[in-house]
Amino acid sequence: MSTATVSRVLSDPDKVRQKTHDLVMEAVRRSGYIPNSTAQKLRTRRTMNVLVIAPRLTNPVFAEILRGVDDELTQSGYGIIIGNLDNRREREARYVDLALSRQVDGILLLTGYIPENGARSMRDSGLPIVAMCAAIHEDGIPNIVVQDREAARQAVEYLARLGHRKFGYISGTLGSIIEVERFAGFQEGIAAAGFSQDDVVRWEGPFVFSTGVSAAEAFLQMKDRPTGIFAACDESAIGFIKRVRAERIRVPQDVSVIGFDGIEYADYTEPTLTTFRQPLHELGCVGADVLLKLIHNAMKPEDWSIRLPVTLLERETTGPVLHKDYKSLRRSAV
Amino acid sequence: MSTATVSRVLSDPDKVRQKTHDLVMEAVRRSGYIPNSTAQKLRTRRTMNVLVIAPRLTNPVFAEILRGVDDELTQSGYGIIIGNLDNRREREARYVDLALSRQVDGILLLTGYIPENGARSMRDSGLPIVAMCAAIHEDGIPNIVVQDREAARQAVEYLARLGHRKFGYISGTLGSIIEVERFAGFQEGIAAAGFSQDDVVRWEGPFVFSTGVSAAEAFLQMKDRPTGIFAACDESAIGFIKRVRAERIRVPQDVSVIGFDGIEYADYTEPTLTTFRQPLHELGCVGADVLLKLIHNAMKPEDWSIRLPVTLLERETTGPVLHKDYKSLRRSAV
DNA sequence: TTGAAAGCGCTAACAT
DNA sequence: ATGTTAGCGCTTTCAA
Repeated sequence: MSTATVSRVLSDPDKVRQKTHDLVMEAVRRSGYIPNSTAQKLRTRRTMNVLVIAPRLTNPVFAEILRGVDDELTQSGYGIIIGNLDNRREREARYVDLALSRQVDGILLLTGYIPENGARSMRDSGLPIVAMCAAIHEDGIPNIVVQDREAARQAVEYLARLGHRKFGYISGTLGSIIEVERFAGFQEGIAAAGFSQDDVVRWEGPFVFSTGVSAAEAFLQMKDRPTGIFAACDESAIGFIKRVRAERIRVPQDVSVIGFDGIEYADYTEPTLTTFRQPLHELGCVGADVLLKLIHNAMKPEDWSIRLPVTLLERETTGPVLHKDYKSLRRSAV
Repeated sequence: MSTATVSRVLSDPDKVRQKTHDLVMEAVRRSGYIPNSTAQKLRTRRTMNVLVIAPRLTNPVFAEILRGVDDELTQSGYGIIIGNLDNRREREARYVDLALSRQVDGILLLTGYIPENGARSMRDSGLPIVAMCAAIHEDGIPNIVVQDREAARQAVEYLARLGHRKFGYISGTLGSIIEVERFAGFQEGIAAAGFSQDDVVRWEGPFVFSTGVSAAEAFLQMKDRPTGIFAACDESAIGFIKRVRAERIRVPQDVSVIGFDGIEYADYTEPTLTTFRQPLHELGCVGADVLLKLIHNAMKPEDWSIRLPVTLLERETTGPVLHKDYKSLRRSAV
């Protein structure tokens, strides 16, 4: 019995006689033989691993996307090598090298940009790349994202319909494509509802709780405060609400807040957070699926870029404006 | 110039002449050569990868530990292959095979048990294993855990000192070693403070928000309710508080709650959660460090098992008991 | 249907 | 200090 026959039995059982097959399988079972995957990788030039680069792991948004990715990849026998940047760009270098040294068959990027190491970029690896969550506008890179812009626009519409006339925007990480999209949508909404830049306040900071806290502190200093706030992520919305309520500002009576993401916490805040739910698990599945197709050259052009819808969850942090001058007159939501 | 020389320049520069070194490096730079890591792995029999098995990724506790692991491993040039069980034990099999086929040099287990695939266990791989977060009592497996039992015991003491006389315990995942330890500590505390099983109520469920919600619903049905609650994790503490407050139960005036973990979100609840902060990042670093030592046979016996301390964060969900009969008489905390 | 043999790209022992 | 050579364990022609 040659090693070649064993190999055939294990990889393509139809190529051998039934009897040989049984003999080999019995021996395999008894000896507990498991092929050395490194040797397989070297020989076949496929690693059966995918690299996933995430800006941060402690953000539940990424964790949830990763679940989807994992479900899809595991099903196809692929493994995940996780590249956690932990919000530090200097960590990219290591993963660029990892791609360049062909330790993976494909790359999923949650970053919104292509990681680089000095002069070399992940693109130089020639490996298939799919951008998820945050778009990368380059040839040959499919984007699997949600309708950030549309949702942000819808947030303003929703607040305007509730009677709000002055708006606040709590940003995400500056320069991030997601932030850019959401702010653009917010501005479109402002314009569409007939408001101007005078009716808008913007507070900046990364996608974390404390950004909402700082925004709240700036908010509290204002004399003529906005009453409708859109936060580019749930965490900063939660930070904002927590901070203003500590100063006896009522939500939503004094200020309405809409978040973005639909993380699980957002359903356990007081009041529960009105927000847009992203289909995070699906995002992960679809992204992984597209990458696998790319790896197997089975990509249909119409699948290239996908924009998944988000859902507005109307909960307790938004409500009609109570005008100060006529406190008794509560405008009904149109 | 032979391939062997190039190999030496790249792996052990001191073994070649300075001039040769420079020549090779120049050529490497110009050609953009990067060694094929799979071939290196096959030849050296080291994969430079570590497998981390986590019960679930969306739990911020695991995400935080993973950060520590990542920091430590990255520094030593090791990569992480993530094995997310997503709370489904049938997913273990794949990772057992991965270990058996030697795709990694070592294994970090956050599970509290050794994953199995039918008759075969990860131990059969012969790879070094370190248990983190949840202990595994087997020869040759170092445990890096926190003082679960001591903390739970301390929680009861703390509540008793505040005047509480009837206690509630919200469990974690049944059968989990962490849950067992925390409940044991809780019971020790009850006994040490001179209380009996009649003074204790226990509600069961996994380590998730909704366990706290169900516990709250059972709590609300009771006539003689406990006033001091210890939850085996922050998420269920938060779920509990959210649910009882919806029924106008005041925290901490009517019921005090202590959590466990110290997740970031626990600082953004209303009121902010009293809880034990686990040194999660450190747990990850230490666990990874011990594993690396095991891999390099550099383990000193005294480092084998480590129990890190937790810190009680006294925040707003705990307070002195207000006895119903003498509502005006507020006992001071001793 | 099976076996023999080449070779994936690298490193390490040995030879020079 | 460098080159030659023999594998690491597998898969895949090619030949039988």
